[in-house]
Amino acid sequence: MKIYDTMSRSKREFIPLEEGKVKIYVCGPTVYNLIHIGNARPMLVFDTVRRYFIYKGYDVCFVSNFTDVDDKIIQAAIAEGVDADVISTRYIEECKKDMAAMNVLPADVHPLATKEIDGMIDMITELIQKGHAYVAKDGTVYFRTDSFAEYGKLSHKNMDELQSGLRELKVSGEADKESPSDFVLWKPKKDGEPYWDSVWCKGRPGWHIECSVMSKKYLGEQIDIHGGGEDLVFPHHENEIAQSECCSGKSFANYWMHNAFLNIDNKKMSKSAGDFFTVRDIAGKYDLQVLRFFMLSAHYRSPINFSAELMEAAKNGLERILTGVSKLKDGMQATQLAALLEEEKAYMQEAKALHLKFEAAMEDDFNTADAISAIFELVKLANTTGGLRASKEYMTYMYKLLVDLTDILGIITKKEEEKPDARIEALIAERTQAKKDKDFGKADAIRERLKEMGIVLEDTREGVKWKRI
RNA sequence: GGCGACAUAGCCAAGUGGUAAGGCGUGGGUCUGCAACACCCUGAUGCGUCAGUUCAAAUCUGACUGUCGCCUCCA
Repeated sequence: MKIYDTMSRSKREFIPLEEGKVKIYVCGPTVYNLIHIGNARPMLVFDTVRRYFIYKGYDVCFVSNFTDVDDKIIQAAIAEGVDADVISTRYIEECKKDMAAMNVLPADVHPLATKEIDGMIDMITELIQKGHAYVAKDGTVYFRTDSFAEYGKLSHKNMDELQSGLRELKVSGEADKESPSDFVLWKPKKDGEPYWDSVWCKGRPGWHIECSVMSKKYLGEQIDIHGGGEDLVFPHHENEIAQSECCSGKSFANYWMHNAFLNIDNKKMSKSAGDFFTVRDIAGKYDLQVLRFFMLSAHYRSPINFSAELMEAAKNGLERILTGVSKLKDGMQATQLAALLEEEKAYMQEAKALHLKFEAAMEDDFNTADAISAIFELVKLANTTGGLRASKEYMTYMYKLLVDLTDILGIITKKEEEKPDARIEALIAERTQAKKDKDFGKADAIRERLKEMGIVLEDTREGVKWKRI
């Protein structure tokens, strides 16, 4: 399996730290509002990465935090006149609902920054002791970037150039910093803000320290994969490396994975531009499986553009897969042929080749777009070779294969059994009778009526089928 | 200014040296009372432009054009 590593800027063969195990840490959202569709991309990407590792038989430990103390949360709390934890608790719950609706597996651990303050104080203390951090007059603790010779190795930044670029910041504030690139580990509280006691001052942690601490606590000093959006490369992940490696003296993460952005009108989504969608907005119009399928239809390192047209295309494409799997399921239950037919052996070979294509795509830095193409080809194969004249063994094989592969992508194809609805069944029976009587006007009227109820009918050889839209 | 990414049919999108996957959409057809589903057919003599390397380039090299991102909170 090859993974593109931001640090080395190349695809590298994946070798776990410990045989058969994978430790993954993904930076989670700051919970000051409902998550937006941009937040959803890393969630879906890394959930799929995780699912593939599980499929491969790895013992995966997946940790993703919620940042629940932050300026934006405090602002939202002030605006609503409530405590910050009211805001963060609320949006963590909402975020979990969205994740569940996108079929994102809950992390093995979802640590909260506010519950890990002791660990942060310990790490900051250690950094100060080792000369990697210092306390300013007002009690702010800064990381001393000059003390870490490798600072900039992830983002490939030249520190001298960075210095000149940051000159303006130096003038505008934080005058106590030794160097403009030094960053905050601990800062004093302001009135009305949540705070914790420390030997430096009453205050709260900087943003970067939490991930170093939580990663260390739940996964150890060294992890296999650290992931997040590409905007986190600098400074967030660069700073995490500085903090963690200065403490442990060991390499922090072996592979740095970063997803590209989800854009609107080919530009980064921004509130000010007015083009801003929450996952909840999309859920009002589509099953979030569609959003998931849409996101995975492009490679995770490519920017992806969001639009209504593309969502429609994704919806239709996903529908084709779902319909195909559904036909297989019906077929394998209805067919009278048990044993595999001679020609089906060849079809199964084709299916196996497509299974290998799927795996090869995923092995190559999680090329989900290519993997999906293998699924479409499997659906086509099933549609052309399945049906009442195919054997139960063949269709069961195809069904299981498609369910397994789509499950790796987190796409649910096993449709839940609809509860029998007497009213709908009665209308369908009435329409069937009308059709028998050649009263097509009445039959169509009933079909139209059901459509208004959100029920779409399909006349098949095995009888009338219906589904909700 | 520094660093980086991308440019493939109407749209989306794989392919990174051997002669263009897949999907959506369009048009035609088969099936069907009609519709839907499904199936068949339909699509780039060409992969931003111009040079170069090579027996061979969408794929490598250079230049150019265009788009976007990071360098500040940001998924």
